[in-house]
Amino acid sequence: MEPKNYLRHIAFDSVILGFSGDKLKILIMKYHNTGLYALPGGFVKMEENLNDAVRRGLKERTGLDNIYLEQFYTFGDVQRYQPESMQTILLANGNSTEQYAWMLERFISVAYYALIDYEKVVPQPDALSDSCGWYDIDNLPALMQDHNEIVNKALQTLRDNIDRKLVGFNLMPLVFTMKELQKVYEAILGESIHRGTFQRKMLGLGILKRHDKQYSGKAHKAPFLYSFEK
Amino acid sequence: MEPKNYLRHIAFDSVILGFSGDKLKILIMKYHNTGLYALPGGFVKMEENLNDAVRRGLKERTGLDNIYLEQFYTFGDVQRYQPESMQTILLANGNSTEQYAWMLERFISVAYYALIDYEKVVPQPDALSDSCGWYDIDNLPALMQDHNEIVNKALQTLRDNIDRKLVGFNLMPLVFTMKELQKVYEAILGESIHRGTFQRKMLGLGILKRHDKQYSGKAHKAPFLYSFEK
DNA sequence: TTACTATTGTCGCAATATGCGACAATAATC
DNA sequence: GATTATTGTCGCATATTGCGACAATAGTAA
Repeated sequence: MEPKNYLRHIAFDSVILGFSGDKLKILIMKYHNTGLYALPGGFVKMEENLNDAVRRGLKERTGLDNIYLEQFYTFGDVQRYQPESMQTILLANGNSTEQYAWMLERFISVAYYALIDYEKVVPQPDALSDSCGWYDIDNLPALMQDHNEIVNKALQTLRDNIDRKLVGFNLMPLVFTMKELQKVYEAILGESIHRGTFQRKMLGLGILKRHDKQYSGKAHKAPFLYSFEK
Repeated sequence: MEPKNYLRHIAFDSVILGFSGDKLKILIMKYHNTGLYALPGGFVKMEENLNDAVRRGLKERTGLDNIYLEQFYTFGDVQRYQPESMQTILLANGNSTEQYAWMLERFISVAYYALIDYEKVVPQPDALSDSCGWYDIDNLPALMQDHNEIVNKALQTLRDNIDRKLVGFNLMPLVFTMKELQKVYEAILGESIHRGTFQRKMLGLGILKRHDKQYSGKAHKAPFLYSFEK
């Protein structure tokens, strides 16, 4: 975290979404001894591509690796600048605010979102944070700075893009039932979808491969399992 | 242009689109005595919102004021960093590279696009530039740094958003014929549209107000004039 | 075995949207 | 009054979408 290694005034924040049960979850970090909640974020090194910085920083802070990230907006209002919270974090971790004065300056933040398979991930908090966990998207704590606004904009962008980008691809396990896929779409869109219509549309896309049936032991017809083609 | 007044490492670039005849035009600046072409861009002041900086900077550099700007991507690759071209510009304008050393550092650039009424605008070049003029979108000169890539991404985003955002609103004069509106859509999408289908769709949106006919003096039926509601 | 339940795969129909050609209306000219 | 170019609109064929219905089926209960 040497000051000279990072570009001043530039940060990134990431909205990491996963799916569990019927709900969208989001990855939130909590800082040691501060009660402050925040999106996983970080800084850009002097000789590092912005997109690479996000991948690196996210791995350092959460242990997440090799995920699909989509840039969606850059937040640059002056009101973002709240050195108090950053100072609180630094002090709570025993860092002198002199050495890290650059972190107390105003930042413009490039925001990314990602969709990952909730089951496959055990996020690991880094040294600055005492937890790194999943929260219900509709039951978030108050987050630092403008992070709640960033989350809302990420969700809006995701909904707008759901038909154009292959949303489920990253969020789903290797194989899944049509009903599971539908629940993901419903969670993202925040509305229910007619079962027949959804099935017809998904099959019509030609991107699903049908496998054997999944016998759940329940007293009803067993659903097929699917995976994404290629 | 005092160094201390601006955030280091952060810039913006703008893709200003207008329409003339059958073609999309884009506003390009040419720097004095350098042969360098570039998008109108600028920097962000210490105590200034990013979006405000873009409006201010665009006015300073081109004379354009009060236009609809949409942020679409932030470019942060290391290869963007080409201090040679910036140095060329500074020297050609008689500035010492020492005083402006901060401008030779690496920049991350937040890009915006805008649609404006070509007829209503007479762009004015600023002190650094000897021209500020319209170029055909499909016949651009080679631009500085990654500015050609920025233009392409702006066009792609514009096409993706053409049905969701009220594209024509800013690009059209106060009143216009259906054929004129169609030409704008065709220029943006880069493909021709069936006349009847387009008319039906536009009228179906319920956002056009029909006025008197426009008599051109030509030997055929006169078209209605329209304006956008509200 | 047989009835029953919950869920799945699929279909049909209505409503809506889209691509494309055709036809009548019309402003100016010959 | 005929001709020409262009416009407003419509009809039809073809997708797309919302919604209900029906048969199939895996297990449970009688």
